[in-house]
Amino acid sequence: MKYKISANVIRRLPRYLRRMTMLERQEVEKVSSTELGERMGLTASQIRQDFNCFGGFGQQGYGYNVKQLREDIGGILGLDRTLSAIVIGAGNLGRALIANFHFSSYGFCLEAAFDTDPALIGTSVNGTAILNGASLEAYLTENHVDVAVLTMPKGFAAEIARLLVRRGVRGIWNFTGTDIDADLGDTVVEDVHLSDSLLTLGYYLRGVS
Amino acid sequence: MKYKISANVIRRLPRYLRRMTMLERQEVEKVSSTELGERMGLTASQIRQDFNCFGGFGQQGYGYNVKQLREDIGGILGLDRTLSAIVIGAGNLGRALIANFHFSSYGFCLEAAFDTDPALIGTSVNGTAILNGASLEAYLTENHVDVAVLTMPKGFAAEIARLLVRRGVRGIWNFTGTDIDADLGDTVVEDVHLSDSLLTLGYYLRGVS
DNA sequence: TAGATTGTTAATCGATTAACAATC
DNA sequence: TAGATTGTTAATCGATTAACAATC
Repeated sequence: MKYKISANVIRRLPRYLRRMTMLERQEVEKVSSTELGERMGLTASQIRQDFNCFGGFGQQGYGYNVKQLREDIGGILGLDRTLSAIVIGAGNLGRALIANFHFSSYGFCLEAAFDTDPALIGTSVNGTAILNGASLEAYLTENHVDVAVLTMPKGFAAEIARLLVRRGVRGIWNFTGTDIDADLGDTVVEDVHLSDSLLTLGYYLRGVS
Repeated sequence: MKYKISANVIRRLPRYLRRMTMLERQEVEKVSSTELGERMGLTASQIRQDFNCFGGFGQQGYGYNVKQLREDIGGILGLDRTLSAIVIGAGNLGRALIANFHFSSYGFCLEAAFDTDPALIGTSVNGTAILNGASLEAYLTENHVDVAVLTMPKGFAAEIARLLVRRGVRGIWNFTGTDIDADLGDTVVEDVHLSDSLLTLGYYLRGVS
């Protein structure tokens, strides 16, 4: 990794990984940049350029070995170095993630969830305990947490974010739909703006109609 | 709208809309491209270029009127032309969207949800009825549906997508995490790949550590 | 009018695509 | 070896940034 990789390339890596996993499941052994490009709607050139940001994984005259490529891309994304995660807010969305999202497939270990609803505290979802939200700060002082998943109501986002940053949480996966304005130091925030996604869909639909 | 607007610009529109809504709530009356750029991490030039794709909403020497600009951007996104939507799959994720996502704020009317779980069929969430999944096709022949939200297990994605396309559903908001390979005609698919988002976050976190 | 800030054209920068020599 | 396909350099294209005249 000679220099800074552009965000465009980084955001394509998970797509490549997904496609490789799919091809592997179909027991495809090798793939050329041309084939891959056709399947993914990219040019062969772009694919080769992307991979060469990281040193090139192919073999001239042959193409790319699917299994090898999946492992290489997984390595770049760091799937082998597990990060710890907690979910804050165990409402429908939080529970949907806990129950259905395969954190472990993406290099994360989901350690606990937090909520303030007495009916939820003490229960567990899919093996993940729901702890009392009031104990969050204490938990963070005793346990190392890399990433917090924010699935509680947006009104608490700023306050919780400050707490997380103060306690050394380095990543925030933000589902609240608000931008977090708090001073984040070098904590990284990844926003999931569902409304942006739906509005974009709506734009294209209305444009056609 | 003289020519085709680039996807980059379109994807920034919802962000502008959000920022305008926020400023309006703060009772800010006008904003210049410079101020807006600072708040949003964009250059003033880019903002003016973006808006001028649609004809320019500002006033020289003054800036942009917040309320007016929000309305104009909402107009471009077509918030005034309501589209009908259904949710397919009323598990945690589906119910999270039904209960917490403000479809109406984004120009959508959520008409119904579908599931195959007998314990859910006949119940309703937040005023939205959960209907029998088996009746989906019949429903689609009798009701005009613009957008289907896919929140059921990914195994059904391809089959349901074909049904939707066949019955004239023009937009699919896909939460299943699989790419839909079916022949989609001119049905528009917007994928919400949560794993891509988390993998990207992980990449940046691991790079720093 | 003078000051501010847009709308818009021109310049720059970066990302994508094309081309081809290297090599399996 | 001949064919295929990569890695990599060069060309193109598009998006962002800078500059400034128009104008409120």
